[in-house]
Amino acid sequence: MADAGGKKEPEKKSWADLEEEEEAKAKAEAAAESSSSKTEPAVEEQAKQIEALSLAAPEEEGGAEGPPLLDDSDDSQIQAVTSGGTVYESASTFEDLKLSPELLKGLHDEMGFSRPSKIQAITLPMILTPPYKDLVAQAHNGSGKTTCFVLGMLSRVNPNLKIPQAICICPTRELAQQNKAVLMRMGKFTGITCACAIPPAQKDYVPISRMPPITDQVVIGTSGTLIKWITHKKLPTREIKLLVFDEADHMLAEDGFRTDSERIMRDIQKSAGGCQVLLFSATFNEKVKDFVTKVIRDGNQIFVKKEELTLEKVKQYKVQIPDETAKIEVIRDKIFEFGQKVGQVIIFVKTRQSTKNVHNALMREDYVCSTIQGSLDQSEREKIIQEFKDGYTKVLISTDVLARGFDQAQVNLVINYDMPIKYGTRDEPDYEVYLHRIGRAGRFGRKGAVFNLLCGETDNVVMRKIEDYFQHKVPEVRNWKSEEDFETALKDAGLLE
DNA sequence: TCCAGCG
Repeated sequence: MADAGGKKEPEKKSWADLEEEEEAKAKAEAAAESSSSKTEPAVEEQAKQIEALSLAAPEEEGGAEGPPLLDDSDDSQIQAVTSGGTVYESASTFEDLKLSPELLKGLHDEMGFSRPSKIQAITLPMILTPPYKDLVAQAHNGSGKTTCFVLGMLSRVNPNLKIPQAICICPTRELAQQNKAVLMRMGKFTGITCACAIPPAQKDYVPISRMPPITDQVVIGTSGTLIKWITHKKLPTREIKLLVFDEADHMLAEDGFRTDSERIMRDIQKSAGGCQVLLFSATFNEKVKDFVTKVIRDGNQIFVKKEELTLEKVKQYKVQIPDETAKIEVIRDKIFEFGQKVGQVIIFVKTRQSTKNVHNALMREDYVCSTIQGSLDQSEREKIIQEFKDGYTKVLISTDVLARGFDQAQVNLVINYDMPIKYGTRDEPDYEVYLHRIGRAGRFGRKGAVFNLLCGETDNVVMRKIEDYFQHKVPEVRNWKSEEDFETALKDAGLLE
């Protein structure tokens, strides 16, 4: 599945076969520990590091102490493995990437980007340099992953060809729409068009047979609709040269979208003979990473240590709450009072039903907030997102439908009304979901705060495990009834005065 | 006991 653009065509393996293959001896050809100022990339240093990373060739395969890391004073560590003999030079400017003038204009004038962020500087040359190798890239929440693959899609498709050439698969409709919006802005001057493959609102429904074939160069969507379009020959895949998985760990997880993802891979494999695959996420747990590195064996890899993954600018807190009704009280008296003053708030709950329960409890108190979850009609989902993005609503109650990728700069407060638990377990945290949820605050290095509402011993067990996993002690708000305690916490987080 | 994703 690698090497769509390469001349050599090694063993043709289907995506599905790879899963069953025995342990890949992933040879760490190089690795680097590189600097990270999350907002300002130390690009010159990266240039050297990328070079070193392609030259160094340790023989052992991630042995006892793992691949060697380059020396760096900064606190963040990124581990990169390059494949084959390609030497990549980190891009200190967008101009270095030989992008079209139209695309550069979009980046500078429309997006207001002056230079690549760190993850962009490293991955963009890997994405854009032939032979086009697969890439799995992990980077912090809010670090600019979307730009990486959107830029990749925009620069690899031919605007004069009226047929899909790049597909991006997302776990939720909101994310697909958001990514499309970014692509349209960035590609404003390129003439490239994009279709969003998500189910229509009730009122817009037309039978698939009456739908015209897609002629846009890029298609971004959710797995079900993409499969439907492909199956009904409305989305030709023979010219697809780039396949992007956003939130890739979830798209490839067994209890996520793996089956759908494999299906789409196979369809493209059959008609286009494979293509370049890009996998992006802030999280890759060991199990998924293991699967992914077997699949993307011949590609480039960038991973971040889990201890380095929590955002420093986002302060996490835990609050002991005596019972469920007290949770409502906390939200009413503390979160509403302070929260909406400092910005926007997302309250995460476990089930669709609990979004309604929490909403009703707060409605009775005459507080305005809105609710989103997957069983709402598409038009309702869009309306609620729009109102929130416009800043019309300040507080949004949500299931994990918004846990990943949702990008709203004004969100600087996240409430875990329910702690994220792995499905089928009682007290096993879903570490990835936790990290994604808190990443909704503090977009692009902004300040933010998270309150974990803990009720009972199980919640505390879960919280402790999360602290251990990320090696990060979460301070406690002493008294849930104390206005001062919350005020202090928000001040410490830099959100108040 | 899910959360997403498919009429």
